Amino acid sequence: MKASSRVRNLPTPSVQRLPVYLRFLKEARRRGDDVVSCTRIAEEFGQRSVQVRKDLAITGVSGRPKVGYRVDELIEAIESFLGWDVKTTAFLVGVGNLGRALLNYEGFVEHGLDVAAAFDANPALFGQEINGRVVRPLDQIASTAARLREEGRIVEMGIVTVPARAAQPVADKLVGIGVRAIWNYAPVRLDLPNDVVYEEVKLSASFAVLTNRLRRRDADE
Amino acid sequence: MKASSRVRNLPTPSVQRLPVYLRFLKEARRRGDDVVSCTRIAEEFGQRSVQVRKDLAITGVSGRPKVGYRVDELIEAIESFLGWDVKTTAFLVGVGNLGRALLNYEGFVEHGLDVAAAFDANPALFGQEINGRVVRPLDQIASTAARLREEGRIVEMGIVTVPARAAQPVADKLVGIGVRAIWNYAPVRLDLPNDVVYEEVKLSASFAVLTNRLRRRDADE
DNA sequence: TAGATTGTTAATCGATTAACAATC
DNA sequence: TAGATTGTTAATCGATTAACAATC
Repeated sequence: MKASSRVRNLPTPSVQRLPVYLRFLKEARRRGDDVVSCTRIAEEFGQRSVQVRKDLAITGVSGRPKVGYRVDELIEAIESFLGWDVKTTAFLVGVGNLGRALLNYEGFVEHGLDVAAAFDANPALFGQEINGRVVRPLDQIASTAARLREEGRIVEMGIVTVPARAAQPVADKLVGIGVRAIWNYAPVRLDLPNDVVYEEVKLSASFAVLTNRLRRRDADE
Repeated sequence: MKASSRVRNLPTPSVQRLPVYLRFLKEARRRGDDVVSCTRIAEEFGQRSVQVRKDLAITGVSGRPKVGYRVDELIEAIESFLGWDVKTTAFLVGVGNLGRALLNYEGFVEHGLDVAAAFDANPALFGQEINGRVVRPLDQIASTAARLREEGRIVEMGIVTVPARAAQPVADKLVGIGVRAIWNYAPVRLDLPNDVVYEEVKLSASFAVLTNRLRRRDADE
């Protein structure tokens, strides 16, 4: 159990369920609840309580038998585990409808996400302001990052909301300014250095599951 | 092996990967390729060829040893398996930025999705046209569905892009007009009858995985 | 105390991968 | 034919669930 380089193997499904619990816990806090049991959480989401307990365990919190978990402690533990308690500065590239939707979504603030600037290739959009952010030309990515760096703000994440064709070159540019994470909404797999963490939002995967089930249900009748 | 009610247990991860292959296969067809091997597909996406073979097998196609799979046959098999070869008529509710993004996304046509109408609660949007669809008041869901039904168009799917609070009542309305599938973008789990298929797009799950990995990487250095 | 709840070990289930025979 | 590739069975891996002891 080395001090630093110990890479625990975290079950991805557990990490993915944490935001759901977090949302519920914040509601509970608003209602004034002090403690909550995993039985209660499980019930809310139609899961087994063991699963909730295992999921929560990865954050390091512990509850008290017979009592449950302290709501505020749990919220803090999940936020810290997910890195949502610290600000993450990001650039968003691609100000189409999807990019615009993300820029306008206020919920990300709760997750520590700070989209510092937005970029696009279309000159018609340059200078346009969206939710407080001015759209800049693509080729100002590096200079804007440099300017922010002088203010002590490091751009750690790139959000890619351009069409499939443009995604790889855009990602390369973002990697060029030193981002350490890419969140990709374009329907292509991006080739990135190993030390850049990568997540892809696969809308068509979700749609595929939905339509496949719908058609199989049809066939069953 | 009963004729109809045989519910095969399909691995969801396999279903989710099919759209990725489909996209690649369509590119291959555009290039004029006649056949493709799963070795080639696996290489493209950094997977094992066995996995690709297993994934393709669920669609029912078979390839030929030494040769590979016929590209057009494979495309047809995947599309049919996913139900993307038939038109699915849908209503979209919630014309915020996200709803707008989906209405403007042309790619869905390739998946057989036909968004027949869009609805919102905000009167300021009524009558506004988005990519050929007029925004209607929420309370016209039932009457619009009835009108379409007279034309022989059955609304089978509801796409929910309203804020979390509004999602459940909207879903209930959609279920009320007889949709058999709900595609939910709101960050809440919807309670639905068992015979309605349900898929949720969990952006925060994806974001959670990304930021958690980013922070753990930081900690490792 | 009795009962509810946590934390953990063992069993089960499902998906991925390895191994290999069949085949064009 | 030899080599590449498919299709399938068996082994492995990882996540979920069951079982139960510990505890407030």
